[in-house]
Amino acid sequence: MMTAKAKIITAAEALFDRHGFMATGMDRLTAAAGMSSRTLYKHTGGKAALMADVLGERDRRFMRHLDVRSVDALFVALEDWVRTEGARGCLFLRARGETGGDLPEVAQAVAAHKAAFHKRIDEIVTADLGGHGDPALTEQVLVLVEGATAASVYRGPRAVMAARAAAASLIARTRS
Amino acid sequence: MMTAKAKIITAAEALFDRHGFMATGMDRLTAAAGMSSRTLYKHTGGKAALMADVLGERDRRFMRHLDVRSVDALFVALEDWVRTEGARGCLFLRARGETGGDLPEVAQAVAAHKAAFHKRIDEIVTADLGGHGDPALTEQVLVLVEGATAASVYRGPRAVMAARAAAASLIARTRS
DNA sequence: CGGAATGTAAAACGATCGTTTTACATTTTC
DNA sequence: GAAAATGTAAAACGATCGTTTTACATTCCG
Repeated sequence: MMTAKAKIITAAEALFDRHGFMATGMDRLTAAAGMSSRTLYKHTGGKAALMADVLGERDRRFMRHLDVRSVDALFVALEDWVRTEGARGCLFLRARGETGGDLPEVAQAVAAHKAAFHKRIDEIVTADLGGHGDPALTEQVLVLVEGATAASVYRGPRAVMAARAAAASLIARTRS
Repeated sequence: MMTAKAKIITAAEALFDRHGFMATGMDRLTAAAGMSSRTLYKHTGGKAALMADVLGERDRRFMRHLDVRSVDALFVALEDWVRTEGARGCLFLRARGETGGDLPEVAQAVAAHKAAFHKRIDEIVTADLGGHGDPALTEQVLVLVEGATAASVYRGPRAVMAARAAAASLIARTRS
């Protein structure tokens, strides 16, 4: 059984991701969620709050998917994500871009995710280096993950494979 | 002197970039361009066409800015772009994401830019390697440029600096 | 059994969307 | 100097936006 709010968020995430946040109207959401607008509003507190909720759920799913212990495994997980979820760019940066940061609830959800994302990559890099942190390398790996996500929109999975190989080179160079 | 269409495109690019394409209404555009909606429509053929025109002009400016002959110079130029133009992510991918690829004129402008962008990076990498092309390295540099553009939204210019250092490592490794 | 509670379907809200039109003023051109 | 062109200001277009309300059906619970 799926709670009403979960059904809304699942449908909204798919529509926001496929058609954009602003281009997706509430009527389309109610149709996809299979409920009246009255019920939808009883569970969501408006579109801006729903956008933030979608991003929160996306953060949970994405971070769980990237629960790995090596940089190489990170890019393997990312390639799997891109192949199964499709490559339409980072949903958080897209939300931020569509709203110009003018919706506080959205801006905060994006900031929270990106902070957690940076921290996660730092943990992975540190673990991969045997517990020895390297902020510069963390930044480079983060750039590669963002770049693979963005570039795979038009270059396909090969962008993730290229990022994986580049990261392996950078790691090997750091180790030696 | 600035032609009416140039004034429209300049104003539209700034507003689209700052607030998003869909969130920017035509009334805001007419106010920013300093003309009536009647005149604006006489010069533009509607919002979708204007979006495509903005992307076309953006492509000209961006590609001219990235007219360099080495990978290191590429990232120097990108850092300069981010510092002077601001970091709000790739406007082309944002346009594509906001419209879901459903506006043919926009989708085509994005595809044309990304094709030219990939070609340009390939030329730079090839020149940097002394005329010896390396598709895999081209893909890695492209991912680094996209990643620096995306990550600098929340990491700032340090993302571009990290990408620059990573690219230098990859180039050096290829050369040896 | 009876009344909250919760749902749906659908109309309606005012606001805003992209776009066109009306009415009028100004500039350019032959 | 009259006509054609081009501009502005502003109203109006139908459509759609996010949101609320009305009217009614169903289910849950004591």
